[in-house]
Amino acid sequence: MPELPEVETIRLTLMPRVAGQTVEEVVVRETRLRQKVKAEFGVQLTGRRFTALRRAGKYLLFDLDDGRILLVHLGMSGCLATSADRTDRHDHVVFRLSNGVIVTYNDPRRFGCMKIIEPGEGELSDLGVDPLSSDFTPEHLRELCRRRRRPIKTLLMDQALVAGVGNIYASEILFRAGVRPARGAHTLRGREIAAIHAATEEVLAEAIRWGGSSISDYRDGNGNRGGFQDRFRVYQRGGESCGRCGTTIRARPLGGRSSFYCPACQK
DNA sequence: GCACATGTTCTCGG
DNA sequence: CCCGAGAACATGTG
Repeated sequence: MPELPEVETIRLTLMPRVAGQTVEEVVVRETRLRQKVKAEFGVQLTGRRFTALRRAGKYLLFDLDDGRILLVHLGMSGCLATSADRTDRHDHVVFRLSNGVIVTYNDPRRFGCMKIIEPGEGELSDLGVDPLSSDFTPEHLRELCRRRRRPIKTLLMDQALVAGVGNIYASEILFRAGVRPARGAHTLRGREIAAIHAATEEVLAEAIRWGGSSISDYRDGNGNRGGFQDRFRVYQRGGESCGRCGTTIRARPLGGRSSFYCPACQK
């Protein structure tokens, strides 16, 4: 479910209910996530206060009052939400906070992970530029494209280069920019890179305004669906006609993932 | 049964 | 070193 807009939407909807709250109880019902949840996980968190909720790429960062960070990655099917009363078999971790709010981590495929890190430690230092940050400039993107022969779509999805873009938004961004997914990054002209840069900011911002994309079971921090899935221009629309020019949208695999583009609108 | 799924990480090989 | 292909992870949907 989660690319940058979904993670950001969860952050925005969860923030008012968790910021400043103390963790009163943690129940770990399933430790077998992508990385095993450590036995002392609950003990380390209990009694700690969440001072802030931030995002880096596709990671959620709960800042703790002892300086450490609760790091959450939602993998492919993870949800983090204030929960209803009923429990699901895929509710793996449950937090009870000092304001009475219950936050549940649910993840059927268990590709996500949840761990406590020291500041500056671990996977966060391997992340590329966050496309919502001021460091993401056309010049930065041009530098990333220099001498890289790989397709621009896989470059955009490489978390070590640009942190937060996944398979849905890479296709949507490149449609808006008018660039084919398979174009070699080093072949892009300055105006094309500028268009991709602008489209990245625009598509991600618009998707956040719509509350993310719910193509199967993504929900925000309050359990509500997103709305951007109804505004896809190419993603999952292979065989349909392009809304801009009428040409049939193509679907073809790239880097092991399905990609979608309009052969007329995108060069 | 088969294909496919919003992600990451590994191996193997060119 | 760069990069692609393919597999693996676990579960669900069509």
